[in-house]
Amino acid sequence: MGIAERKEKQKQDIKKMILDASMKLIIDEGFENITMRKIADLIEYSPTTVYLYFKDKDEIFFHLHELGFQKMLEMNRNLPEIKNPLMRLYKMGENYINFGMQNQEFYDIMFIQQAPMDTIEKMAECNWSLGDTAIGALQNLLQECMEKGLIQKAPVEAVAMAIWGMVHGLVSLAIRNRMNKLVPKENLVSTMHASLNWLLGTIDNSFAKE
Amino acid sequence: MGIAERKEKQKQDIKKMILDASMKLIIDEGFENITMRKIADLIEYSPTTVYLYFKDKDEIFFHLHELGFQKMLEMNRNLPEIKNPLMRLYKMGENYINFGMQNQEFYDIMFIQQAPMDTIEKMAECNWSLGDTAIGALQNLLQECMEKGLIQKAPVEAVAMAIWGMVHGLVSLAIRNRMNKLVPKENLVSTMHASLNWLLGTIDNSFAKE
DNA sequence: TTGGTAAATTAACAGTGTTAAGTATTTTTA
DNA sequence: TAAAAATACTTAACACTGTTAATTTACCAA
Repeated sequence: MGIAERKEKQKQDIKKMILDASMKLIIDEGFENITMRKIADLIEYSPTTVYLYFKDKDEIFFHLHELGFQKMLEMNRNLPEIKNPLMRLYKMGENYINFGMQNQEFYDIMFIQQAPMDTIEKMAECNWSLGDTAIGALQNLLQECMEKGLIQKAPVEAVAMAIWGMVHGLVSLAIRNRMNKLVPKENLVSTMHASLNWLLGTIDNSFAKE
Repeated sequence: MGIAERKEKQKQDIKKMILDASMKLIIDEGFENITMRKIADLIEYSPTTVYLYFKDKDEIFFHLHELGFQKMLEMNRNLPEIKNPLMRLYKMGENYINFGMQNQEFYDIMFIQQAPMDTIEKMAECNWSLGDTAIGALQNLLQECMEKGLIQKAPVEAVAMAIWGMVHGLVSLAIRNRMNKLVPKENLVSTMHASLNWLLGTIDNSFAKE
């Protein structure tokens, strides 16, 4: 059935066109200004055609949220080559902050916007696997650090939540303009790194405790 | 000018009616489902009348964001009676988490939504004074704790940002449904408290360091 | 060539925030 | 008290939004 295959491929191509157009719009104008009609305009189809490939606007956001996680994984490709788990932990946090600040619109969809979660809830197996595996990776890394005595022993889940909470908190406050006066724009990223380093420093056993 | 005064009072009364109606709608239906027409319906005026009292929808959100801070201050009324600054710090963090989880729609407007910040930017003296004084209070408290040797000495700004970042991160992840699978709903608040306590515990000098 | 299917479009609905123009109502002035 | 002016409010409309139903166009098998 070569013909059916080709048709399927065409279908996937158009889906990709729609997502590419949405991605471009998000980067250029922010997700708040994305409309189905603008997406359709960009791919030179009528607005309703988009609905033949995606159930609704939220489903497009869901796929963009997936693409965001892909981008994030790419940024973390430099992690495995760091042999020291503690150093890897530091780098992981830095990467997270950098990704968020360099891809604010993507970060917004991945961790702030409601839209993708609404779609997940409608799905058959409704779990946020992408997010859960990400936090799982952090937990494993913490576990490794504890086992090797590099950081203080503590409940892994609580520490992971604390770290994730902190980096997410900083990035999301910045993205949503709650740090405009508090920290000058050009110092934002370095200040966040400082806060993260401070936190990790307090549990880092390589610092002498008094 | 008793008459001008009365007119002014009437004007303020209607403004209050509009804000009360918006507040009710936000609590009942969430801010995503608030519309100018629904607000107008609730106060039994025509939709355009609302615009005679508020410049636009964002300005209403801005005032709701102010009311949110008021609510938050009320929740913190129990702080001054705690004489030990370190205990006050613990309680302040707990209050923050409790406020956010108990007033999710308000928290959203105060710390997540873009709308009130957009209004602030259009204002004459465009600074987020409410947020900045709140973080200022945290900084002062940390300063006091450090001076009295209750917590480890460190740059106040960085520590304040780390703490605020963490509690905000946890609350906002929960509100925006990123913790649905990770933590059972009924354990959310206690888990957050645990994370906060863990963080404060690491800088708390009253814990013996090995 | 015909019939049927898939793909895309047009038209429309019900809703949104917001503005301009017009109508009551109230207050001020003569 | 009557006319004029200012205030308060509403109606109608604009330019959008996401989305659906009905219709047309394009393609492929018999």
